[in-house]
Amino acid sequence: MRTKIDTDSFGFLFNDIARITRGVFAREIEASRLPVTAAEARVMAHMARSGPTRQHLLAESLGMTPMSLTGFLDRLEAAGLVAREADPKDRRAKIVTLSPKAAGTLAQIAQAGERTEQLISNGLCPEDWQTFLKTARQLRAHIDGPRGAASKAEDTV
Amino acid sequence: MRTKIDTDSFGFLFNDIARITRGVFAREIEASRLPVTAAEARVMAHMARSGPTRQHLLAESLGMTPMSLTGFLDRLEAAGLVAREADPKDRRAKIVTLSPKAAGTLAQIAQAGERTEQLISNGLCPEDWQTFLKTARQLRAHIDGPRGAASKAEDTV
DNA sequence: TCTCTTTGTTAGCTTGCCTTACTATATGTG
DNA sequence: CACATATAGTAAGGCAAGCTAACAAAGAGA
Repeated sequence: MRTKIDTDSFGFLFNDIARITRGVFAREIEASRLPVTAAEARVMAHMARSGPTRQHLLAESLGMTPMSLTGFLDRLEAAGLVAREADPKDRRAKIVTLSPKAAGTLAQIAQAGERTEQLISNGLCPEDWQTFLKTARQLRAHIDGPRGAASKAEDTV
Repeated sequence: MRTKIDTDSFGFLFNDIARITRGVFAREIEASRLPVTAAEARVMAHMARSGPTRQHLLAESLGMTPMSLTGFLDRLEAAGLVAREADPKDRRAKIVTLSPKAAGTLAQIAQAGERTEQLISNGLCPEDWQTFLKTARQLRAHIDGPRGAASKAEDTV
């Protein structure tokens, strides 16, 4: 049996890359004096893509529980970057929107992301990098479904 | 200027993949009733590669602070998977080793890792996947140096 | 009406790190 | 030799990014 532990195995490899990238990104963010974390940036990015959305739908799109999203939104709202508005069609629900102020923050986040990408990728040949990104996109598209949307079929514990 | 926020950008992409993978791996680990977390498994994997090592060298190879490693080792030691031995050459130092019991645990971790890899990669064509892994290895080798010098050649005590 | 579900939240836990002391020991300098 | 300084590990405590469990308010269906 050749299932030996190996720091080059897929799981460790990816976690390492993500962890190191997160660190570089965090430093870029801090250097820009942006009052958001990487995970908060992710929430904002999804909001920018979706437009005004109910919280539970946004949570689903992010692959997190509504409760986890509540925490992120609390902080983003306190920072004046998002707003929770009443849904006229359902008085339980809230519709979250990005504030006008968020546009500038999003642009700065994107710039920090680009600097991070340059720092991380600058040892690889550009073609390899593009291929890499392309496969990564395919991969995420493939694994995002089973957990984010369609996993209702088998949550019978 | 194409610095617009984009959930397909490198940072989000990788974080998503790592996060989802971590979730799948955690479920595999739990299904095997292994008493270790992913980060603890990483510590053990590095120990297996390095052999008996002083704590601060292991911490450096893992890219974490000695204090963070202390916590992991406390739990692994309590679980009987690692031992801290006195270094005869320096009474401040401790040399950490894997216990005999660790071998079986490592093998099970490796199996959980393989199942995870299969679950994650089963939508991609195998060639793409191999190319992807290869680039990932290059990438990590490249970014690991600047911050941790992790792949230092000698860790002989 | 009466029950069942959905929406968001309060409270509290876990994991995986971090910084800031602090002790014990080693090591170099006058 | 004494003393200053550096190093190895640790105790204490914090923070981010999630989680579950329990619940109130509101909708939806019988």
